[in-house]
Amino acid sequence: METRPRNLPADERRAVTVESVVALAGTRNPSEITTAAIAKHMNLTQGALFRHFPNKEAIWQAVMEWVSERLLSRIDRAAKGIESPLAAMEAMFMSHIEFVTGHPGVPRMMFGELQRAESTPAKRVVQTLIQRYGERLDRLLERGKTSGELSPSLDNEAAATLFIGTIQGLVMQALLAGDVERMRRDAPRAFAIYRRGIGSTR
Amino acid sequence: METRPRNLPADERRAVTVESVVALAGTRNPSEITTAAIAKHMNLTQGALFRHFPNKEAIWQAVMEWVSERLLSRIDRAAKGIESPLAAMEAMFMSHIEFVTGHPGVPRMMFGELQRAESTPAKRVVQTLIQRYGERLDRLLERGKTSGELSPSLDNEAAATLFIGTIQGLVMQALLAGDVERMRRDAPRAFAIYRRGIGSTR
DNA sequence: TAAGATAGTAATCGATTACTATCTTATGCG
DNA sequence: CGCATAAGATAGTAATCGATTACTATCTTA
Repeated sequence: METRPRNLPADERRAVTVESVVALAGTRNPSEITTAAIAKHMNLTQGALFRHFPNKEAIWQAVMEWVSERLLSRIDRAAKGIESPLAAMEAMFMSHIEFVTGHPGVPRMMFGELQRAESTPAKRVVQTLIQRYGERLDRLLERGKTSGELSPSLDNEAAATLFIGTIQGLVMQALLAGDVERMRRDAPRAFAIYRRGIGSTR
Repeated sequence: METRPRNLPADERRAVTVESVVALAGTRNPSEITTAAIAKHMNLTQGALFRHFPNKEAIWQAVMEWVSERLLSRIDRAAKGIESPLAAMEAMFMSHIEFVTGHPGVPRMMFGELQRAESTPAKRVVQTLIQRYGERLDRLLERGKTSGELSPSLDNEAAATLFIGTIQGLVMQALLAGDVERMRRDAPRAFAIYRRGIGSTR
């Protein structure tokens, strides 16, 4: 919550807007986040938002771009320098969970965006994010096969789907229980089963 | 889509309403399903809906109860009479996917309901559904341990989360691609990895 | 320090929402 | 057949939504 309502440069104001939306999504249904609510959270009038964004859809697009950049750079940083592909995947998994724990509104927004029927700009951003995520997983899975850590007959596409699905499942259970911290506890346990499912028979 | 706008008994009209909502959720975002859209789909005026439901929330509750009954009875039927716990779980998995394929609006509605912050009646129905689902899985997992099909050190809670999460992941990928049929193709491949993750080492 | 550019305010717009009051018609039962 | 009543149509309501407007405050810079 901002306090002083001073004038900000346009790009800073846009950044504050995005952060406000992310924060609001943590406590309420994204479809219920109105421009008035965003403005109030920023100590700004509702109309002023449209000085920086042409319409509400553009706000959502900016938010999803923010999420994409932060999430991808975070999992890249987590996997960086780790020799073992399986260990790298585990590091990605955990850092993803950490990211979501720190920003509980993010999965809410992504689920909300993905279930739109129309192809909005924001939805396309999310689609690109998941595609890039999948590419990173595919590379790791391939490396794991050649290194012998993973089962050589592994179905990469299914394994990538399951990786992301596992995270989604954890998030859903957390949303159900209204307890984000639960994810931190359950994540290693869920990944252990996943790891067993894709690993080579020892 | 109904054609003749004849008068229906109240309970039949309620049933038609529920089916209309399920159908509409297959093509649009649940939060965008207005009472006007529901009425139009039924060839009815908007106000007439409130002869049969006290408010919109009651419609959602009725829809989620419909989903709960149909889904639970379907997975129960699928698992019935199957001796092997693992095979029973696979049958549950596939019948769940079949259910979702036949009613693509269902996961959309459930995601939409679960991410609400407030505890609406409809959300509580979904919570009960997932709880019952989890109990069924837990029983099967226990049976699998004693029968030797499953790893005796298996983490039941994590395994149940992963089971549901796997389905959610498949649904999400399908929503992304806008292709529900894809689930049928990917489901056996995803379950194969899951099965390997929970099965006993042979 | 004058002047243009940028950022924000307050009021209001038309459209849409869930919901309701009143009138009309269909249906089933004695 | 007659008629009570359940079901639906019509025509509203108040509230809220995103977006736009005319105007003002603040910042930057020549």
